[in-house]
Amino acid sequence: MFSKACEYGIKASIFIALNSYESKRVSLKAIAKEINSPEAFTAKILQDLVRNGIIKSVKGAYGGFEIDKYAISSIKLSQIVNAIDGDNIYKGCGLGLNTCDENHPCPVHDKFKSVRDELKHMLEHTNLEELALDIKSGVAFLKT
Amino acid sequence: MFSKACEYGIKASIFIALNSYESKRVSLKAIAKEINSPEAFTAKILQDLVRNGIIKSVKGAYGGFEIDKYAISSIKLSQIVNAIDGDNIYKGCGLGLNTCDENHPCPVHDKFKSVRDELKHMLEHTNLEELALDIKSGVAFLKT
DNA sequence: ATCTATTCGGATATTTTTGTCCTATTTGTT
DNA sequence: AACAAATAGGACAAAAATATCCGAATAGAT
Repeated sequence: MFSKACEYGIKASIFIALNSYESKRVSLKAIAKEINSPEAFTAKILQDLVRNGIIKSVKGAYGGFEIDKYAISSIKLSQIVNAIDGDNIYKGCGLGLNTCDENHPCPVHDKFKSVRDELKHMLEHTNLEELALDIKSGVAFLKT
Repeated sequence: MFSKACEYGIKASIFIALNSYESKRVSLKAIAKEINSPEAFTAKILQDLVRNGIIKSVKGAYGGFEIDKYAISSIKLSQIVNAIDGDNIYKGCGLGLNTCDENHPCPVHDKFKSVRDELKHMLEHTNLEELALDIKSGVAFLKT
């Protein structure tokens, strides 16, 4: 569904959010360990998220990654996915046609419509806070 | 959403079905042209579908690909997707966890559940015939 | 029998995604 | 000022997906 990069990006964002609630910055190393991802690759993805203004980074000693505590609940999953994978997942044609819309649909266009709309709606209405709270309360997990 | 291979596989199957209704075999060349796909790559995918018993091939002059006319309505999209991409799309975890289920869910498990279930349902309840008829009647298209 | 049109299948090439390595830069601490 | 702990970013490597090439096998037509 999502690229590996996107999976890592989402998980990393959740972990950063979790710590930002307690005003703790987290290092790349800690993130990679927590979400079970390759460190250097994760670094690239985090850079991407920083460039997109979704997370913030602080260089140097005692540096790391963080998210503005008061922004966490307004960051939508769709923003993260969009920053990393683009919008193809809920905009592109299911069969890869260049132009696929109501007027010139691919054979599965209508069938896919509801699935993609639901996905889009879910991504646009799920925020980082909800996800972080599920980790905090122990009902959801970031690895294994 | 799907791999390129899977997109080609679905489109090719539809085109073959369409012709099989008129008892016409179609060649690899004709298929690739019709669905706008690279010929040799498409050949590999068709071989895959043949091995999975979804389509049939006939070698030699006047050979080509076909689908048993009376099987077309019973071939589900899920069979094609499964043969090419496997079942990861509606079985695997949205965030790539090795184990992700009700007891040990990833943070987006519940949110994804309905999307994946709807996708699964759609794939398992959409058959080749419906799709082929939409092409035949001109309401849907295989390229551009 | 030979020719031709076709799929089959192995080897290879290209592109994209994923992953690694190393150096530069920044910033707090001593 | 020097050191240590971080992120930034460029170059490279490996793996996977996508794509190409070519000879072998098959089967109908002449």
